[in-house]
Amino acid sequence: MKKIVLVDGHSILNRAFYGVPDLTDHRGRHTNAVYGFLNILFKVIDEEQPDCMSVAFDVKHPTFRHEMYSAYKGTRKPMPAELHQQVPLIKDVLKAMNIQVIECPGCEADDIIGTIACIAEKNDYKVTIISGDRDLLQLVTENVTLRIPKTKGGRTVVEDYNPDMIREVYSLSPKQIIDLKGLMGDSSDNIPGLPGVGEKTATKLLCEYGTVENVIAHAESITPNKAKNAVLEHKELAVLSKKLATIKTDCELGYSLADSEIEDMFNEKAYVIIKDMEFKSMLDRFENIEINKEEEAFSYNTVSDADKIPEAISDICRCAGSDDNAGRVSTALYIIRDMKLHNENYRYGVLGAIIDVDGAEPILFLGQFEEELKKGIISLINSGAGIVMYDVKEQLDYLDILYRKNVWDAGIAAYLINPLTDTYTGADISRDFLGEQIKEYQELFGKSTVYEACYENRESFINYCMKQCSVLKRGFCEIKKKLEQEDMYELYRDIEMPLLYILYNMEKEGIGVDKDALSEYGKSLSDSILSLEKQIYEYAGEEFNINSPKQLGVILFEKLKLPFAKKTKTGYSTSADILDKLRGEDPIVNAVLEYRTLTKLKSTYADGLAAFIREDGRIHGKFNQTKTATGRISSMEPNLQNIPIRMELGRKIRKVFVPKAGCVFLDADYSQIELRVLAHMSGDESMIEAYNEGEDIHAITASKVFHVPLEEMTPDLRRKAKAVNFGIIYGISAFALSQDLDITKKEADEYIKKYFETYSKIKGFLDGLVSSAKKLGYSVTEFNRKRPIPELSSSNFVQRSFGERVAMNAPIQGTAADIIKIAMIRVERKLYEEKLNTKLILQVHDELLLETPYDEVERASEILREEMVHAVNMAVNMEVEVKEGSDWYEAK
DNA sequence: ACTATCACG
DNA sequence: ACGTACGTGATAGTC
Repeated sequence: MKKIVLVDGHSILNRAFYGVPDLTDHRGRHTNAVYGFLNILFKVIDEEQPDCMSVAFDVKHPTFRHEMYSAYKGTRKPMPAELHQQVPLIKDVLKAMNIQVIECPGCEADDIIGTIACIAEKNDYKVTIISGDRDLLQLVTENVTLRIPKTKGGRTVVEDYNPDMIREVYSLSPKQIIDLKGLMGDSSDNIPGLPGVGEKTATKLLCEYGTVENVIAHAESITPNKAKNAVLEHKELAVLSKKLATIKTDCELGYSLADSEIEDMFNEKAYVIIKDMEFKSMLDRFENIEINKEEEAFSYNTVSDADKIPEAISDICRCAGSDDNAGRVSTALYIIRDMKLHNENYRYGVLGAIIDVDGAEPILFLGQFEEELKKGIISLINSGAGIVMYDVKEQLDYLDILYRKNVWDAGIAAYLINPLTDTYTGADISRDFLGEQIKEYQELFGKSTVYEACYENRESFINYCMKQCSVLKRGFCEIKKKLEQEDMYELYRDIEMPLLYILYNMEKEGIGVDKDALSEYGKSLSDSILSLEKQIYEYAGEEFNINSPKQLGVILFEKLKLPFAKKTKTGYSTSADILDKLRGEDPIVNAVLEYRTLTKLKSTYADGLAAFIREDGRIHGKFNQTKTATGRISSMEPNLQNIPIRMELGRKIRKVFVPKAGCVFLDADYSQIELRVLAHMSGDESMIEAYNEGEDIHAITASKVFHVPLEEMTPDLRRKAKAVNFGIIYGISAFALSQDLDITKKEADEYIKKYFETYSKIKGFLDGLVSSAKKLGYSVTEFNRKRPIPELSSSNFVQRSFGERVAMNAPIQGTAADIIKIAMIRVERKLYEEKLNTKLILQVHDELLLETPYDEVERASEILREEMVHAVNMAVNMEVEVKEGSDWYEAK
């Protein structure tokens, strides 16, 4: 028996839209509904293996099924713009896959499906209807099944309806579903039904009398009276409703089953469209096509003998230095490296390299000649040729070069174009900038090390490397063009590229840690934790895992019946701000909070940091330059940007960070860099004046906002003004401010209003940021760093509000990030020029930590202050506080 | 792999 | 009316 699948297009698209989180491709197109739709479609195809398939769409959407009854306004909401945009997309995909898309003016999708189902059944087909809701239940027969896909906990499960199933759920036959709607109505479809008659009554009536007509005929004998009267008074309504609820099975479609036949769904055209929407996981279905693409043959020359390297390199240099290539980034350098080998101390783990210069065949260097190859690469770099690489920072240990202005990093360039993604691999660059889908390393070689891939799977490994190198060269050319178009090239060239070398030096330098002091600190924490644990068990009357929010919630809110239980989606919230409000209720609350503090310090800091101390007694964390959406640097393994400071007990851990012998720490801190940036960018005279007037901006703000003389300022008013100042930077909302200050929303509103009156240009400035971001689709810093904000075009209130806050915050946070990056470059340059041995070792967003020999302290302090203060020229002066100390605690 | 929590700017 | 602060990373528990 042949099979046909009929899909209710809008219904599935709608379901997919609300079931899949917002997705956008690199062009900012929303694609989540298409993604969800295709997932459902593929699942069905896999399960059913149909011979035929058609997708029906309403011509107009949203359709109010029966507009003539305007008295019964539908509850169906109009389609959000992000969904509307996706309707043509899905149709394009379906058409490309040779799946029939049917639309018929004057026919609803339901009617089309009803008609085709009827035709198919008559021709002995097994019919499966896919829809998101139960409107189509009435079409079900022994040979027609309705399947409703639902997303439960992220997975798609399908509910199947056959006649037995319907009888079980509704106690009615499929045809009687029409009668059911006739009696009870359907608000989402504008079917009135009988007033006062719901599912229960309607079902009861139909079980007894079978059809609407028969119910009316026996109206007099209906019990109870309420139902009887409804039938008697509104029988026309019931007849009409039934008529409205009936799906047509006789539309004039001019349809024949041959139109629906499936053929060659996974073809190249569909592949291109799906690839373009970046649905990576779906491309596996297009294996045949991808294999064709992968078979691209590269021509190249191989050097496998160390003696041949110098000659090959000088050929490359000559070519790179030709007139055609002068002043261009003409050369791609792909270093083939196994970091695992490197970490196991097998020198650098460099297996070879590919050098591809415009105007010559690429050369593959492959062999055990790390040092000779390195010499060759260095001489290429020294020739001044424009060279692009991946992950320059990770190669500096091997290359051992200082900042070179002719060396470029492709990943960092790609990050500047779109800072929202987390990786910038060759495959990412290929997809985003060349429109070619290529395979990731892992897809080709799985968990194999680079060494294994190279020696066990040579042919395809070399092909992979050639591809990477080709993408590197061609992709960078595109990215560079884009950076220039976007006026971001200076940011890239003058800030990000020099910075990379500084970050490398910081990683290499590391920071000294007093191991014994750290373990002593951990030990004293353990003692306190143990006694707190005992206390908590005693208060609770039983032992349980205090670290489990689930178990803790049960103890606090069920066993001890503490008030204000707030639910999260998984259970009770036990977060600090909730527990803080319960401090007075039971001594266990304080103990738990204390326990949390101590275990955090122990596990993340005492034990956590100890695991990162290397043989040189120092921690060498990593700094990521392509991670944050705003342009900040991030710190990992370990995170050295979140070492405790706010609470004294935690702050003490900074005593274990110590300079090496003969050195001290110099710590330099920008004072309120973000607020100063705000003052500058907004040009608000009042705020600029406030900064030039005195030291304490929060007190001055409080004085101006609350009309209290500075001399009479109270700590509480100052605290409030400070919270508003912060709120402004985060993209203020009265609700959040009220939460933070524990005041009513109305009061918070009042504060904000007064704030905007005091600093009159701020409001206009923030509104301008939002409207400009809405227009452009991204926000911009003073140094032209951009952040796309797709959420701004969302019709979802929560999403859009988030986008608006981001539009206010990103330029401020981002400009501050730009400034400290510039400061880092200036400080390093000066230290280098003056041949000092002072080292920059940490950056914490508005703070720099340096390790300075005793005899350089004075000069280094001057340089720090000077270069940081003058990193940029703004309407308000930058203030920098420099402190000296024999550990990080003392220096802060 | 995901969630809750909490450390920092 | 809607439900919220912006940006990170590490740990422990849970599924």
